[in-house]
Amino acid sequence: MAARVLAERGFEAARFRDVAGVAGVSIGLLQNYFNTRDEMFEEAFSWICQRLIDRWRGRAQRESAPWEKIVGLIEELTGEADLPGHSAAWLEFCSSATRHPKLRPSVLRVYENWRQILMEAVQEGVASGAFHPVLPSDEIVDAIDAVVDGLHLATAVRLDGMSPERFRRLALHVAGLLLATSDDAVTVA
Amino acid sequence: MAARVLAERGFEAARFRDVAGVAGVSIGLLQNYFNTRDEMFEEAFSWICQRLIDRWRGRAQRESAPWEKIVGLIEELTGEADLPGHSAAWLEFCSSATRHPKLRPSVLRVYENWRQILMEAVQEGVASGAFHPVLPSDEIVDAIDAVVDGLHLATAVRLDGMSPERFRRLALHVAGLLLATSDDAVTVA
Amino acid sequence: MAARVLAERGFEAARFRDVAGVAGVSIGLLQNYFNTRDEMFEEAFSWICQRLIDRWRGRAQRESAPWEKIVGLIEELTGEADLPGHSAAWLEFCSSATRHPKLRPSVLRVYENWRQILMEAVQEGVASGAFHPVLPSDEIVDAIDAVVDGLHLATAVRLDGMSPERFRRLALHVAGLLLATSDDAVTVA
Amino acid sequence: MAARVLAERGFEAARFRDVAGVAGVSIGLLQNYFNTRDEMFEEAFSWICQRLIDRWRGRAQRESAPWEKIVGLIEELTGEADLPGHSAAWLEFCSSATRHPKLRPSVLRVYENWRQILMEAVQEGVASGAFHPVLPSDEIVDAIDAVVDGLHLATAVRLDGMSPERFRRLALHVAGLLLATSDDAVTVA
DNA sequence: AATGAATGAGAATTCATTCAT
DNA sequence: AATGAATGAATTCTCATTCAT
Repeated sequence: MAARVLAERGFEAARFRDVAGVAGVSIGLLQNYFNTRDEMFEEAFSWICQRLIDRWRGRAQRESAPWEKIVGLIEELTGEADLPGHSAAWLEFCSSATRHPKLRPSVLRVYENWRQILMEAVQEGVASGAFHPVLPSDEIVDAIDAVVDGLHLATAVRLDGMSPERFRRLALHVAGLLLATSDDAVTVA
Repeated sequence: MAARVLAERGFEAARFRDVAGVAGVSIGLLQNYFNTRDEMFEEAFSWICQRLIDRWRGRAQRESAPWEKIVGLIEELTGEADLPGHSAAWLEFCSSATRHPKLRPSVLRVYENWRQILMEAVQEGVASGAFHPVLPSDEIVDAIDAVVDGLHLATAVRLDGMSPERFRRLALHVAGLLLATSDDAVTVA
Repeated sequence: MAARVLAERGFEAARFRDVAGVAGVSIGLLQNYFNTRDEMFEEAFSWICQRLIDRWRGRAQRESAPWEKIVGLIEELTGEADLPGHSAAWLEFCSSATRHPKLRPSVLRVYENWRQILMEAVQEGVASGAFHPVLPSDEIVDAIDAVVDGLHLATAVRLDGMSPERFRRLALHVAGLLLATSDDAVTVA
Repeated sequence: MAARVLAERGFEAARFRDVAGVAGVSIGLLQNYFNTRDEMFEEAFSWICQRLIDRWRGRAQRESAPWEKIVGLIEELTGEADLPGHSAAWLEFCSSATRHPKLRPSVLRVYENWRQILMEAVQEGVASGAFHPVLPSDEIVDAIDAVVDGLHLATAVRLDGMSPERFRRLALHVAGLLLATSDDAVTVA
């Protein structure tokens, strides 16, 4: 699968040959489907991004209460089997999108959706009185988003002491502070 | 300068030719200094990382009070002339370090130093009674670190609405929450 | 053919370009078959060596009497259309094998087979009473082998006066002395 | 010393850098003495060849009787500390001379001198009645020469069982047969 | 639909060589 | 006399891409 190779080798280094090897088909065949190398990896890129979105959407729908939605999303992230690999792939994606205009829309779409899901939870919580944030909702979302991405980064480079468990705890702690949830909620998290 | 090309094109895509072009010398000359392409970019990588460290160290020393130290560091970051470019480069570095074992030590060294500087400020503030954090210091540091890295990431992909100003405000707000500084301090920030 | 270039230019100096030129194909094509330059010439090397072996085996089988077998082999060698070129190639092969461990097995295989063919003839002749050597058979074989190789060397450097005819006469004379064949046989040779 | 590098790496593969490294000087210095790479190794080549000649001349003069002269020469050869290396170098020299016209005169001069020394011994022996060869002297010389070169070749490729001792024995045996020396002489050898 | 032969562009790398000091 | 900076030519090698089957 092109997606797998993309995540493992990065956009620049991924080659037709790798995908052909992994998929057990000839290079020529890949070129019948996707005309050029770039097209192929751009599609794979886009496909992966869409899958991420779908996963979060699904998870968010399964939770009802606002804070549980947030907890659920974080757990969805940190529950990933190979978290360091996943983090590295996300990192690589953002990095590639920086340099390849074609890839940027996909990454932005991921961001957009992720923040929208978060935004819904935040606004719901504020409306229900569960959250009492100081900042406006969009900044809350940005801040939660930032801390999650930053923890991904720390995980990707395998920073000493970083673990899925610590990832989860820190992300939820910061989210709790930003949203000023009741102490209980934070402690439970 | 190899460093400039490295930051602009990324580790995988950076070529001898680029550096030779920018520096106005022949490719052969570069190969007299650095034996191989990889060696060259590894050195450039390491050099850039060290410069980052030196800059922060310098800035931290110029501030005396703990909270001012933190504010100073954030301003040092966000005051960067080309912040998106800088953020993208840091992103690219972490991403590269993920796949190239040779690069990892340099990135880890940056992390280590950055966190040590932050840690000193935090511990100082706790000792002086300026900060009243809930979490242990190392987790505070990790969390501040994460939010800063995450904002770098958002800046790198040029997320809609992100700006150096917003970067600064959000980073300081989260730091303030984590450290439970007096409301004044947070507001001032 | 890679083999031709190899014989003409020597292992060190033979280049992809040469082979591509002679074969009338692109360099890239050669690199599809043989992954690296070295691999290509190692294969060509091995192929040539095997061909030598096959030729001698074939010739030896066509002769029945021991002395005729030896004469036949020498004639097979000296009958070569371009003897100096052939000698130079063999010289180059041995020389290359000295420095490139990968090539050594091929050369040793040639030696082994050549000596085995010779050995059979010698032992047959001893058994039938045609030969009365002073030395043990393996030394006889070594000595005949040496004189043949030495004449190859003289031929390769185009020593003044050396010719296929002289090669043949001297080789057979020494072989006759070593095997103490009847004077007739030697004279006939 | 250029000569050492030449013997070790061969004419094609020998580089300025190697010599500079061994001699502990800069590449530039070598180029002040010898203008070009080829010139340098051609000179080294020639120098080595001359040294070989001088050595044999010296040895031949120290022996008086014809057969002892021949024995002395063979022992001079086989007494070489690193015989395989020496043989490989000689092989390489002949091989190089085959392809590089500039080198050929040096090699031919070695041959010429070696054969002349041998020729003197043979003619002396014939005159004194010590030798009774069947072949004319020049063929005797050629044949002895060939067997010695052939044994060099076998030594260079490190043929199984080949040793300086065996080299010496076989060379002297064949020489004895060709010259039809008294049995005593041969046995003594 | 699928394969593999064949090509050519782009990059790294190795070296001899030139030149200023 | 000696060095090292700097260059350019020649080569290998990696890939995407094209094409015939």
